[in-house]
Amino acid sequence: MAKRNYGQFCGLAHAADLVGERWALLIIRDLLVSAKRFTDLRRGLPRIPTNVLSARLKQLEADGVIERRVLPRPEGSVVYSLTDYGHDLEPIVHALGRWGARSMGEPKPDDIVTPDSLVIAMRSTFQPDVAAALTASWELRAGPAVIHVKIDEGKLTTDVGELPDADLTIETGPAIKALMAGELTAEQAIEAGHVRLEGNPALLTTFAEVFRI
Amino acid sequence: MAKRNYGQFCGLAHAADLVGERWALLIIRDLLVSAKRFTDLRRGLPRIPTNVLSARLKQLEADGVIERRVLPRPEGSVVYSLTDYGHDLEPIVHALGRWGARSMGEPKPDDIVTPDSLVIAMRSTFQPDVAAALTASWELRAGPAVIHVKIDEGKLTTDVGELPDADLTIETGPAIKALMAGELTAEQAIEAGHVRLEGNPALLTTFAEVFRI
DNA sequence: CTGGATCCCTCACGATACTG
DNA sequence: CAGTATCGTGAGGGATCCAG
Repeated sequence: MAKRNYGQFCGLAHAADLVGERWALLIIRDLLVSAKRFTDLRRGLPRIPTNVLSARLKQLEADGVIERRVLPRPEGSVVYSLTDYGHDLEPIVHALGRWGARSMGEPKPDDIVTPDSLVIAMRSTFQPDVAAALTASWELRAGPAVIHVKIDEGKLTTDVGELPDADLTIETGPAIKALMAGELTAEQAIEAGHVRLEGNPALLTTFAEVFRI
Repeated sequence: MAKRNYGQFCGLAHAADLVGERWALLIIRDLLVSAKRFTDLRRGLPRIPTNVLSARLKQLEADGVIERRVLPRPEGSVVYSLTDYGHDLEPIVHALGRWGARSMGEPKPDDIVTPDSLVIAMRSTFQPDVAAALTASWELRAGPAVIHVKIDEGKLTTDVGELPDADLTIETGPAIKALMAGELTAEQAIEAGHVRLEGNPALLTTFAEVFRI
């Protein structure tokens, strides 16, 4: 049984054949942050059925977008990662994320925030020109999702997990989006209790300037 | 009944909620070329069921990506066009199209080529720096799809339809992709009979340089 | 415990017919 | 022309189970 496809000899149609199916782009989003095992992907995409995840991974691998590697002993575990071709989707994922964020209102009651999505949000909103020559680090906590962001002389690195010696730790909720969109100033966010800070509070303004929707 | 969504407070997930469903991106592709009526969209997407087209148009309108306008008399007909927000997808559609084109092999027997997809292919592969200060025009015929391309002092305009006074008319098939990808030189394409020209044949090489996968 | 496979159910999609 | 109506099919969703 051949895969369903759009039947058009067109780059966009072919791209949609490859990564246009449900969940595919979110799998790629998480793999852009780091290579992952099957179970890690499940954790980052709690609502994906395992059979769908399994099917997507198979198809994406067959299409040359991701790779499946079995680690050497003693782990013996399976790791999925992007191929070079798949990794070339990064600017597209970033641009789509920025585009979508512009019309994203308040989170619905059972919306979740995953660490990987936060990392991508940081990477895609980073303003290199604003951050030129800047050096600073933040830890960002949104509910259970904890990530960190470092800028070293204008160069960005960001990943999931804590950063105990961060210059500023920001504990926040959805308001972080309003802050990054400029709908809220740092002062307003602090006053309204939308953020809890630990460290150098002046760096909250810097943060809002460097990461911009 | 609420729309199915990914349940993640994430720009990419939200974008996928808006334009990630089947056919949505192809509808947007065609609307990027020009505003269209329901029947025009059907013509450009022959395999889309009308109820799906109808559902997509409704949802995209509700989400602020497209607009539905009823033309004043005597037409009284309905026209769909992109909103400003929807139009902002253009660079993303172009980038995805280029990405997909890289892994697009030979067309399958019943693959079709539509005029709109060709126009988008031209726009997304246009190399402004190569074309700087250039002035030339082409008519491109791929089966029933006929489009034209004009470059006026480096500025590109392209649309569906003929261009009787084009500097060069190119009648071709899938080989146009190989030509644009550099897998085939203009001479080889001519020699192998992949293209039929009418006009200034030297402009075929120019074409292959200016439109590059 | 990881990495899936399997089952069942539902609903979105696909094909076609039909209407204002 | 611009859709709606109907109906069959298959992909997606959810739970459970199994092998290494």
